[in-house]
Amino acid sequence: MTSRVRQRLSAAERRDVILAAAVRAFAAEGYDETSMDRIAARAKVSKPVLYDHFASKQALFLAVLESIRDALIGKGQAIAETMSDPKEKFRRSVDAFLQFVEQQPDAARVLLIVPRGDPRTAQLSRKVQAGASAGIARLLVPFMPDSSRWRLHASTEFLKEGLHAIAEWWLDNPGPSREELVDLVMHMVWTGLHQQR
Amino acid sequence: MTSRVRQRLSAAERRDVILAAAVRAFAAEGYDETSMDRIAARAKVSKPVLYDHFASKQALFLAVLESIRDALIGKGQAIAETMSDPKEKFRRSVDAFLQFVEQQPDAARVLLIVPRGDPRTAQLSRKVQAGASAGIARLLVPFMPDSSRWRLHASTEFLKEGLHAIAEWWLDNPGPSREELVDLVMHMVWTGLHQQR
DNA sequence: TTGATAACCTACCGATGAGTAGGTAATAGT
DNA sequence: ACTATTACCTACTCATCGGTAGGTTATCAA
Repeated sequence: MTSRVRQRLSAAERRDVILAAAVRAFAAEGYDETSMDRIAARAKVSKPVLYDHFASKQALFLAVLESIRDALIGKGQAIAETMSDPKEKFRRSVDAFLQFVEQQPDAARVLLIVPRGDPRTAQLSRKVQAGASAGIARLLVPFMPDSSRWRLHASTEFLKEGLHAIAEWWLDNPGPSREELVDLVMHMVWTGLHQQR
Repeated sequence: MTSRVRQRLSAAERRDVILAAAVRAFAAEGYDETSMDRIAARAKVSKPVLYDHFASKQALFLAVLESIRDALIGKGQAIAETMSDPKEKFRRSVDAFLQFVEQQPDAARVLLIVPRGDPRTAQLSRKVQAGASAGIARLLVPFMPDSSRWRLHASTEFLKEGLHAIAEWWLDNPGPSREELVDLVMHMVWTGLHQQR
């Protein structure tokens, strides 16, 4: 039987606590700057407990990244399947991304992190980013049907990092509403600067 | 008198050698990932020599950043003073930035680096980035005369990071010419996606 | 109640990196 | 030639961090 006050969590519960702590820590400090000691402190356990659940810092980050990525591609696919008008699909995708930023700011920050120190982790993160790029490129293709390959790639990078910048800016300046931001992005990307105001 | 073969450089010469090595090292590895030992090795001196010329790693990075920034703002001001048409001024600025990337790729990579580890260095880098943002915002103002303050800021961040992404992409994919890239950027930013092709 | 399992801990290891102590020897002015 | 300067070096210190060894005790099944 369980004693009156539970003193130890089950493995699954502890794992979730650690994952949540890791998301917050990575979001606040970045990958390389977050030490396992700090994650352990946030999760209120000692360091070896982390290693009971995750083989390495890299594996822990992988688990965090994967949970975030899965949440995002779920959203993306729903939109891809429902909408047909390319412009509207584009707008809805921007909106979905900002909705994600709004609802899970820590997860969003982790997604925007670019680890540079550990090469394997950097590669891992690039892989997730590449998935995002592919998604954006698919959104973009209808608008540049017979552009050369490099034009599509360069435009995709431009858009992706531009959106990332908007997201980061929003996280630090939460004034405007999501709708206002979506309108701004659509005006910049769709209409362009040529039209005064 | 100097002996037949100079065996030791003067302080100024050595300083320049170190600075050049530091630019290459920071460009290749980033700030946090570049050790003073590696910079010393690239400059073919031992580590304490670095500290004869620069008080700390941070001070060395500062010197590198400042030289780069000065080179850039020189270019920027020349354009600001010569051109008057806002659109043409915009185009010329994009071209100047890409010219900088083309001519000094290592310096450009250092400029695009965002150090996250050392807080003082991160702040320093942000200050330089803020200067770039201010310049971009000035270019943008004529096109959004009575937009709210936050719209200008968000658009500036979007553009700045978009351009950074284009630059990084170009450094890794040097296929297209500078003119082609400028045209692409102008088409995206000025015309927008609404116009097919 | 008792034994097995496993959640959890303290205290360490080895590597790496910023920065320094304390010297040696090439150079420049006299 | 003699001396002061200084460019330059080897060999450290100290802190941090990823990861581990080895033990302790709560929990659960029998």
